[in-house]
Amino acid sequence: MKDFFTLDKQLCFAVYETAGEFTKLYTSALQPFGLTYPQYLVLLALWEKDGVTAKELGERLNLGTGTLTPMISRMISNGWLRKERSKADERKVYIFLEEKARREKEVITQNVGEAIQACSIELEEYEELMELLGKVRFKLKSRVPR
Amino acid sequence: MKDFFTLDKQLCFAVYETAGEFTKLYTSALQPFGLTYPQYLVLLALWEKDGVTAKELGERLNLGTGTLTPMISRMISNGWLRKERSKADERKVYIFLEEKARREKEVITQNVGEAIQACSIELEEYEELMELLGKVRFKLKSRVPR
DNA sequence: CTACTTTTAATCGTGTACGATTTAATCTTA
DNA sequence: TAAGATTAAATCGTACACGATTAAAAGTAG
Repeated sequence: MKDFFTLDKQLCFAVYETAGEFTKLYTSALQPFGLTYPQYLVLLALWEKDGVTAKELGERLNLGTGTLTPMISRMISNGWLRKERSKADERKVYIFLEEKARREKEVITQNVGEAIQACSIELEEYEELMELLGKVRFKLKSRVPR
Repeated sequence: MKDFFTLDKQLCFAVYETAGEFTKLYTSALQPFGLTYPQYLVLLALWEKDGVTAKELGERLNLGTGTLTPMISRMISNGWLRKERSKADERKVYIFLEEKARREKEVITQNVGEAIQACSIELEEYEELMELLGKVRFKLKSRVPR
């Protein structure tokens, strides 16, 4: 790779910038609901499977407690979530969706869906990109840290 | 798209997580130098073209002054950069690489390069992904905000 | 049953991100 | 040239992100 160090050719930068663009897209679609992009990812995860521990949620979102704990607090303050300490094992905290989060699921996802469709990303592109990202992600994840 | 809302099929999530994995990779490669990933991107930009205004740097990195100003301060404290207010137009601040940054360019880029090669991402994958990301990024950028 | 280890969240410190506001310098135009 | 607009950085407030530490609860081995 000749000019590997040319900024605009850097894969890292491309991924970085694309992630930023996605954040902007989602931010504007989610703004009417007072949700941030990471908060939306939390809702996505819980809409799929509600009532999971903070740990499990963190694993599914690739987030540590240092990120998740304060974020969950904010989402509780805003009426999206509810926390419940396990009676059987008091170390565990289960996270549940509040009514508001179930009620607004349709509107939120529809709004986000429209925002994405407005970008007219082809299904083919979508799937190809998903596959490539999956491959690269797998390689990045399974690398042996020195 | 049937189960568009299934978490693991979400493109946004894939981009998000891949960006995170890249960050981790770069973080470990850059740690010996006391550099963060975004700081490395600043160096990449300046190695390509030194002595630019904060504004231009921000445009090239897609970062606002709210992010860049404190980051530049830290990099100045750590001896990577130098700041110089323009004499012709005192609003402008030019950012320059310090000796340290020029001297260590080789070692840093080599270390990062090795870390990436350790992931054995094929050149073909690399280029395909770059192209797809470019396309999607273009679409995301050129969407009309409502 | 007690000392030790492990597990789970919470907390802390540092470093991005970003929109909004502020401040100072420059430009524009009447 | 003086008032108003524009521009460039800096600053502020909020919200991630992550490694490290802490604290409490649960498991485990002698």
